[in-house]
Amino acid sequence: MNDRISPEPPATLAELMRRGNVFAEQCPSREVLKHVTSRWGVLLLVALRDGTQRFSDLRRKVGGISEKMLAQTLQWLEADGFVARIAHPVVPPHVEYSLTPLGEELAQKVEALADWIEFKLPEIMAARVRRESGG
Amino acid sequence: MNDRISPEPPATLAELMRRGNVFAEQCPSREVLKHVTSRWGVLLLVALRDGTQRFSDLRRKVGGISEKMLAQTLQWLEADGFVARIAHPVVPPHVEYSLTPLGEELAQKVEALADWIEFKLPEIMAARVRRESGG
DNA sequence: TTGGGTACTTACCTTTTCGTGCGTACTTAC
DNA sequence: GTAAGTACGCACGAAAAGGTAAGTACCCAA
Repeated sequence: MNDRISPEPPATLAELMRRGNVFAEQCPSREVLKHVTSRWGVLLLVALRDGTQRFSDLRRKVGGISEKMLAQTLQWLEADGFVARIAHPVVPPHVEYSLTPLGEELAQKVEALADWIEFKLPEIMAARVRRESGG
Repeated sequence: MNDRISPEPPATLAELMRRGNVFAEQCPSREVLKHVTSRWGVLLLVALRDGTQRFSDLRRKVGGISEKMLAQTLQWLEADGFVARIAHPVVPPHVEYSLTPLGEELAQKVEALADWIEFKLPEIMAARVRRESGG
């Protein structure tokens, strides 16, 4: 019925990108995905499900994170509208971080993923051992 | 009742790591999480939900991936027991990749996350604009 | 008065990631 | 004969990520 080869991709790329399509290289959803699935992004989102916390609290909770990466990752998540930052203008700085409603939705999905991995870890490691021992 | 400072961490770190605890820096779940949430890992897991596919099929489906990264990421996912690789020893190489049952479970969680981001993208971008325009 | 805690920023340097291009061994199509 | 496709491996270099250390401005405890 139709031409097999059309001069333009179907439904316009721009439209796909506006809707969100992770398979399209230029889609901004790739950027968001990058922040969310970044090394520390996942951990922070899960950590923040425990409620409002301060910078140093998060630093202590998330093992191995540096101050630099904590600050940077929080800024990404804030820019994407997932975390809210409230700075109290007091003398030793006091800043509180929490999830926005949007962030809470997201964090649930992320935690589901992280929990699944933790739960299945023995099974995963077992599969790895089978492979290494040449089974 | 107890000492505030105990010479050993509670319940032993090793035990926490065997069970899986992403917040512990040395836990192997961090490694698995890294593979799964890597730039291309997410995309490949979602792409493989469409069923068994060949190397080149995946390359074409996932926009922007290089052959090197495709091969490497597939190897990670295979080592973790999420994808199965079947090589037919024929003359132009023919290799098929598919999700294992474990991988299918995982891919569902990952797809839920990716879908949510795609679906909420307009909302996310809107939040970003508000911020940039000094709201 | 020295040291530690708060919430960062900046500069510097190392590590990791990733893309590009080339090679392979062979077949099919042109 | 030449080009293209298949499924990679390898080597090189650029780019990005990320750790470390120091600085800030001020307070509190020892």
